[in-house]
Amino acid sequence: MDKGWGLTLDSESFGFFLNKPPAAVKLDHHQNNSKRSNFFGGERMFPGIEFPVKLGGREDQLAAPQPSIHDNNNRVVVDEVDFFSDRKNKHNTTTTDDDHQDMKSNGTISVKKENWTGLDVNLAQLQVELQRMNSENLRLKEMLGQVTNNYSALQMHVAAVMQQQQQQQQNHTAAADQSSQLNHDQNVEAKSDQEKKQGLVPRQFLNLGPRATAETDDQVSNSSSEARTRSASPQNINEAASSKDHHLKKNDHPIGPLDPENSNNFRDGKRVGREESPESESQGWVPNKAPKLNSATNKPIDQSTEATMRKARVSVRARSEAPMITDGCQWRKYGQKMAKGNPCPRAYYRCTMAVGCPVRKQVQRCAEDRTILITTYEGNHNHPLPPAAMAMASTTTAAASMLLSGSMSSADGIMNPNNLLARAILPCSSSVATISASAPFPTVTLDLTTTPLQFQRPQSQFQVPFPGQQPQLPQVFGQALYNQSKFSGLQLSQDLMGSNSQQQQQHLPHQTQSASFADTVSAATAAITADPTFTAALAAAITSIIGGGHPNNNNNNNNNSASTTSNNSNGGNNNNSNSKMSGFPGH
DNA sequence: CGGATTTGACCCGCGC
DNA sequence: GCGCGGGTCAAATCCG
Repeated sequence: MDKGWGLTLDSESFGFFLNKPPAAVKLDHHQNNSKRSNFFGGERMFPGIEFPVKLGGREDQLAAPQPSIHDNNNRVVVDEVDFFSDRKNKHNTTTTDDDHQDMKSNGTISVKKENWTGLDVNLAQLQVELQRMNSENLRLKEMLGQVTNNYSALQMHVAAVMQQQQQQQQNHTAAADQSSQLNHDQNVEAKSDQEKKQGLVPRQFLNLGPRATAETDDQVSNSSSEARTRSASPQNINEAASSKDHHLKKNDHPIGPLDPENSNNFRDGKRVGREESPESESQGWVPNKAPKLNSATNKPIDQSTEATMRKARVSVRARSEAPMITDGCQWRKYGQKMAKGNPCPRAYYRCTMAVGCPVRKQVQRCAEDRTILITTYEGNHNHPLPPAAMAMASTTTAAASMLLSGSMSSADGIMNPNNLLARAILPCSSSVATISASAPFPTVTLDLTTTPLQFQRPQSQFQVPFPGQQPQLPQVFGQALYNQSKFSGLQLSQDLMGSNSQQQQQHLPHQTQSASFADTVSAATAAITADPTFTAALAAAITSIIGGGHPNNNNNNNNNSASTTSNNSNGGNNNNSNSKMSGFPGH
């Protein structure tokens, strides 16, 4: 497990979760059985929650007429049961509640008197207990991460619904304004266009695929002009899906087998891979060097769209001691370079959660403050993501989508709160969203450090402090995001809210709702996961969620506790010692 | 031994 | 045209 989470739950933290002080466990020391359950009796342990614990003694020892010891709140006081059963057996005495404390305090002594060798056993048991506690600690860490995402998801779900309604109202209003400007001669045709647009407006958000983007290409022109010239990839989506990165034969790695027809893309017998688009989705990675590819089949619209999507980036700045922030995805490092102006090397990763996933990211420490980790995401996943991975993943999708939605066509568009990705960020975060218009690639920067204004390079960027407690979220979706949401969004809801959520999901306006939800969750979680101050809120979340009776423990895919490969991006030596594809701890 | 990482080389776009 | 810098490749190496 890496340290990516930044939210650590060390042994001291147990007190937070425990109803009882750990010391109570020691009361069963006299039992030299090996069957003792762990500290939490295999059940989740959270404040105010009762569990069918099997702490302490063996069941056979407790078998006899169970004293069914309960405290005043009807909770089973297991350790006491243990102790007294033992004592009962030995002394055949009955006790009263008033005696309990006294007996507990004397229990150890009495055992010592009876059996000195038991001390050794006791010591060993304590060690075993300690080990168990450690393992439980790890488990709780995983749960913590899981709950983090679930909490944010739930929180965002509400906001997403609100935003959905608002967006629909805006769409209707805009449509009405446009229709009023049409003259009567064009009225009929205009109306059809209008209907088209009304249909398209949401489509911009619902589907970032070539079609939707093609229809809005004129809006995108500003932001994608460069992209159009540089990477006029002729590939259409289907071709892109079939074309593969041939060079990866060895590892089977994200990119599938080579398309023989693209073999002519070799330059000097190599270098084909980068010119082939591995993506199977409409918005995946389109290599920079695409222009050389067969140009006959594709429309320029798709080219610009692809290029734009490809170039859209989301940069996340977060303080982290960990070599890489945890985003729930599996990453494989494919390169490292020294970047100009930064003594810390920049590491390049690509997503390996699915074959051909075009998503890549760069990790680099900030030159000015090396505690700040800068992670730049690019591309959109072409596969379902677990909730844990949705944070960054769909944030990048949102960024790319925002560009395609036309919001990048002007500074106004960028600053327009209605289009701003910034709105996706949770109010609880100290984040600042920055959109760089002059960078080679349109980049949205989310600053999750505690000092919002300390960042940014000397670019002409627009800083947008998040307005506070407005739970509004961007309406930017992609097909990939939709795919994600179909998977993880629903899963989240189910996990979080049980059957109710399932019902709700069924009634949602499919894509819009789920995409909104997913996007919402993503951006929010992106902010949350890097915000150390979220711990307190998370504690409350754990209490509320778990206490609500829906412990979400059965979805291993949600577990993002150690989901990233590590990257010693500031070390120069790059001994990625602790990584090894830990995205989904397959336990 | 298979998969991940390392790292030097290569390619490309861009600015001069 | 050349050099620079970013990005990627892929053989070598490491590691479990």
